Amino acid sequence: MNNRILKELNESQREAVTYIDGPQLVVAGAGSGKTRVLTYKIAYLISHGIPANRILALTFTNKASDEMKIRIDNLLGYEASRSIWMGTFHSIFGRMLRIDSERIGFTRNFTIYDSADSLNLIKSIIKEMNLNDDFYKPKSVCGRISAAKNNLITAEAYAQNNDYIIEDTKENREHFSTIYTKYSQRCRQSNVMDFDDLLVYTNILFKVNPDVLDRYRNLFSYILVDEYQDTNFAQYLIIKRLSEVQRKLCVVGDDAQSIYSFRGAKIQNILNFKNDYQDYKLYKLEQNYRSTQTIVNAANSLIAKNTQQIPKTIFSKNDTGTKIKVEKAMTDGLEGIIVAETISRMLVEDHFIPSDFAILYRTNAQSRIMEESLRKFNIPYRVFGGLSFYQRKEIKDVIAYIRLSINHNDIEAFRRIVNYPSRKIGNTTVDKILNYSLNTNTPIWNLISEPSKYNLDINSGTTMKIAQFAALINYFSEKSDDINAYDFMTELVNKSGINHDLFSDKTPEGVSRYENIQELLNGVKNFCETNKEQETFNGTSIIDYLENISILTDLDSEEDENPDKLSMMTIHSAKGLEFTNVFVVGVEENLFPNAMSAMSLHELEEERRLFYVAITRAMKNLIICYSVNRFRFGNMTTMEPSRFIKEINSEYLDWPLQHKKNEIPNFSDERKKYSDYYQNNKNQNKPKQPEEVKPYTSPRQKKLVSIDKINSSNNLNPEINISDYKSGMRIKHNSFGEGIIESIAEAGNDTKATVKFDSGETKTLLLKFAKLVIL
DNA sequence: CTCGCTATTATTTTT
DNA sequence: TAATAGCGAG
Repeated sequence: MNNRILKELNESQREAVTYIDGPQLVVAGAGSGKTRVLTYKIAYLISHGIPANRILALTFTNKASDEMKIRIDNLLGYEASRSIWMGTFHSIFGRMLRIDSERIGFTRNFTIYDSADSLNLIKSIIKEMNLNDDFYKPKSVCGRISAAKNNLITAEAYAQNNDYIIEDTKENREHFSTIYTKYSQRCRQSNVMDFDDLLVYTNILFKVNPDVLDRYRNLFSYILVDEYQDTNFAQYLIIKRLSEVQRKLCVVGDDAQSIYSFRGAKIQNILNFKNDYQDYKLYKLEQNYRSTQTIVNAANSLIAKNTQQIPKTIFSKNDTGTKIKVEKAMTDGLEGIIVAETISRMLVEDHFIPSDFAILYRTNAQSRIMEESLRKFNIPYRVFGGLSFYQRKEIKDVIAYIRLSINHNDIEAFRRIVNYPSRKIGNTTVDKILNYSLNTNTPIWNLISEPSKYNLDINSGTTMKIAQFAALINYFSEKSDDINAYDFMTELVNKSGINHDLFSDKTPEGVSRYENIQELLNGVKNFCETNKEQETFNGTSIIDYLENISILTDLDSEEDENPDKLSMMTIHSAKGLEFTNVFVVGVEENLFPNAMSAMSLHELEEERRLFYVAITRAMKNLIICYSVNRFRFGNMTTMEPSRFIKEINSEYLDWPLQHKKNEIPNFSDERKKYSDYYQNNKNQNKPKQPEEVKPYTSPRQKKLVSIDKINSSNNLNPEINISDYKSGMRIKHNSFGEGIIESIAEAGNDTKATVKFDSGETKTLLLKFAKLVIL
């Protein structure tokens, strides 16, 4: 087996895989088969007698760890990856913390605050301290706390450090330390950790309890870390502690792809590896298998502008390939059209399929314009990131119920659901409870479970409602041990009234919320079924489920759906992925590099690395787009092409307009080419497509798919315009069947039609949502 | 307590 | 523009 495995590697990959005797740093250039090395190495370790459950493999994202699991299973056979300790830092250490939570003053059922919860808590602390929020912007306070935690500076340590105090006083935020302290205390009182705490408390756990540290040190015979360049100090120290005795550690990374310093990642961790492990072995993977020579060389010429680097020469032996195309658009809308049009053409002429394409952008907000134009061209797509499934209101509400049922003192969860669905318990009441709890140091659960015992100054009717709410939560929490997660959730959505509340909301938004809940339920069902079969450490209770999802940010729920879709995402989330054809859009000064980053060299270099990551995602064709005008904060802003484009050696670029310097914005070229669109954008008329471009229909999927049911503020009906509907028309509705339009209530985008359906029912429908087909 | 209106304000990346 | 905070009326 070894031979077969090793044959599939090139020489430097093989060397990296087979060295397993001591600390090892693998510098892996973009596209050089990094994941391959990691997975083959794990397979190699297992085939050399190291038990899977004594391997710790840490990744940065869930996507990466899922991907690795699949690849390992493919190499070694079904479910070989199951008992490996593989996952993100946060999920693995979250698991460890739960086992020994009592040792550091938490109970086993602590819950996890997501970033929104953290922010809310900070907001309320600032408010209650009566601080001027010009100096104390919740977001920056939050960021500063996070930065402190990433460097393992606890609130106590912060308060005792004179330098910080002096600095804060200078910066007019002398109360920061107090906020941080209060924040930490509140989390502790609520038996809650935030994301950063998972790393901080792991370190504390290990420091205060050497026996626990020893246990894991002995357990793990081999430790692997992916994306080492993105680890922060807290993560670095955990790894160091765990690997100190056995010294069997392999870290893999690429300093040129370090793009998370805003989150505390220290590029120095990879640069200084040699200091901690002087007997380390260095391996470099320099051959890029992914991209054409043009793309690799272009990327090299760009990254050469950065100063801090591990010297290496990335090369490709693939075809030279075509030059990188740089496209200029006059407006952001037209940029979208150019992209969609180019993709359409490539689909038809070059026989690509939608999943060969990716559109990458700097900020999530840019996705919308792209979506609009893709819809016009009928190109199926999927947006990654952005508002993830678990961040949707309705999902967070349900999860808050679970959290409060498991951890009665989870204040943010309490705040979220105490009055949802409406129980007539308003802000005034909630504030009274929370203040009382703060002033008297009484856990909130005591107050809400027996409100009449305390002097809360709340009228008797409301007091009763609070007690009822507590009884409901109590009911859930008693159930939580007895029944599995799916039964629990079913009971939860019904008894809490969530199901009823959403079901009675027949607006498209309400319907989609209801559907999301159903989807969540399906996910739970799935969870129970797989864990039942597997009998691993995961049980099927709701507590197990909550632990499983607390750290998830994305849900791949579309397995059964058409997988042949174009991908859209930020460059950050594209890291580690590859696509045949890549469009990088909005490559403009102030956007990319972002305005906030252009100030410091440090951040500018990080932006450049980010652009490097973007470029190196492409296998065959790379198209870079920028727009001369862009809609920002409600008005058109003039933009300039990013300096990064000019930093690419021009021999690799196909950039026809670059010579016309100081060019006065001249719409004539684009107008000729895209006159239809230009006019339509101005007049808000029905868009037409350029004649030469035929809308693409996927071979597998002929009908138009409604791609984004959720994002309902847009026109979901690209083919038909609202003004096309007239009374008397015969139409067909997806679920109500055929009928005749009786009347139209004109209201622009909100125009409604009253339809008499053949079933006898008469309904009034918002045309932008109803997707009525004219017969 | 709830709803809906107006005013304001802020725009980066994510476990 | 879009999201949210604050305010006033019921």
